[in-house]
Amino acid sequence: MKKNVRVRFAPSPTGGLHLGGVRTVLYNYLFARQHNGKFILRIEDTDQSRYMPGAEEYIFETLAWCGLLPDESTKHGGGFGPYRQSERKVSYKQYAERLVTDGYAYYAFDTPQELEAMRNELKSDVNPNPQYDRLVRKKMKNSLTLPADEVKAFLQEGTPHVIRIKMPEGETVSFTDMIRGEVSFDTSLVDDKVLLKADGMPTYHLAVVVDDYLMQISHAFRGEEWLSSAPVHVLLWRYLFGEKAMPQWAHLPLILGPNGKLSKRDGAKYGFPVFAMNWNDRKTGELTAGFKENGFLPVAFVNMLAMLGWNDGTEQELFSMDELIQKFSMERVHKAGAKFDYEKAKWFNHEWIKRTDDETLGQELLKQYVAHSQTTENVLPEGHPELLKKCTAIIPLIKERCTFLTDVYQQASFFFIAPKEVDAAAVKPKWNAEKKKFFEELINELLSLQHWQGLAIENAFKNLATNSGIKPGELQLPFRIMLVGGKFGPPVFEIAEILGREETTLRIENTLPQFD
RNA sequence: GGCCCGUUCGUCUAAGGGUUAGGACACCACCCUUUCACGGUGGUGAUACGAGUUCGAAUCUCGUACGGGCUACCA
Repeated sequence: MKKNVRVRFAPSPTGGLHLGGVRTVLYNYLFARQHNGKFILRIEDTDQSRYMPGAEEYIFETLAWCGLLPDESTKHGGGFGPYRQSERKVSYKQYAERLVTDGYAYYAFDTPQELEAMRNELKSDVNPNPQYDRLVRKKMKNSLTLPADEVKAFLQEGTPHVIRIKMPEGETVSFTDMIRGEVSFDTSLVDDKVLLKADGMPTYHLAVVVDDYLMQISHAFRGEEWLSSAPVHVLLWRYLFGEKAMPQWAHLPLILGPNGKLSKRDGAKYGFPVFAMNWNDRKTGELTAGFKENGFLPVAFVNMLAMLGWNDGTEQELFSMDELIQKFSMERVHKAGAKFDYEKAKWFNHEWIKRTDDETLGQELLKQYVAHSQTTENVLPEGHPELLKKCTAIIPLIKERCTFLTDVYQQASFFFIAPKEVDAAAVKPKWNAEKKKFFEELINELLSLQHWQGLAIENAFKNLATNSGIKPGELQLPFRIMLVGGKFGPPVFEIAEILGREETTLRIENTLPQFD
């Protein structure tokens, strides 16, 4: 038996690649890496009602951004393909037929109308969701109730039918979940799930078991919402391949929104992303925001996600992917669902931005500057070593003020463009002729300054202030407002250093009249 | 309704019978800084409830409550 860890999700990001889905992928990935195993991606694309154009590409883009690309998939190949469920159709039917022959499943010929009629009839306050179970099946049109020749005739005529599992009565099915330990179910209380649909396609229940077997999956992780259908899967394993060959299951706790399971709606409603990357629904034109486009670093996103339901037992909270691979353990994954907190997610990103090197952030700043600038066209980082150097020099001054990657230009814009409006109101009340004179003299002082360097500028500034009989502190705010336009930003003399002698004196000159 | 899973500060969590129940986010205060942040120090704040086992329970057992999931020819 090969030691593989497998992952599966729907091609629709709606169902598959929200926060919880990516975390499932992440835990799969970490577990596979730790055990030197294979991380397999099987695409579920059978449900027409949910199939989304572009979803498969989106899945790979997202996983690439997160650094979670699989070892085997539709894109990466592998020995157990095809990896698209719709391309595996033939084999499912054969297994379903075998179950019927062996007496573990049966044909059901009930029409959708008949099913609905049954449900309406049985529906009551004590039974709001009637199921097709061991009691109900006795009254329905299937190969257990119909005479054999009638069944044969139906099949020969090609009457639409499904194959349902025949749930045994009074048995206890149990299995050991990697996270929850022993979980057991009374088969009398489980319904006869459809295994093969009328169109010949398998349901998830059949497909997952058959594929896990054929792809030699040893560990299967999925969300907790699948726990209640686990008895069906265990039974199918028992009937088809033997329980011994069954993969080890791990049902991961859910990621919760403000109320219940986190949904796409929650994101729009409460103003935070729920997808890793922007998802553009080509059918509805709806755009669902992603962490990437909101200015998250992949390392921060992955770190945040990993900590939603797992910790290493110490007080460490910041983990790189390599550290996660090293320290992750299934035993320490929580049983209870975790409510997503965007504030904490922002904190992770802030921490990782502070840990990102200046060169990388400098590139990012340059990119954003180019994007924001209307005057510069065709400016590329490679073509402007001077500009890149400036950007990289700015980063140490601003990086700890950025929560999002998208903040860098916003925090640094005044280095590139003189403020259009200055907060003169903050200066005027305390403005006087002496101060004005100070700044006029400051211009000359700065022009003749020998070393254009933060500390030297500061000394010149303070000496001049003292000589003018004004406290240096009272002059710093006006100076700041002249340079950046408002009461914000890094230390003012360091700003002046990067701005350069010419630009600094120019800004003083230009704003001085506005304070009168 | 039935079945399954769960329950420690507002949130994420540590403590696998003996701790003043620890940390992080958020919040508040103070310090640093004559800007705004960062940072530093401190503070508010939790074992859902009830029984039982035990010298001793957040931790083990049972019950109750609450929360979540599932209950489709969706995944």
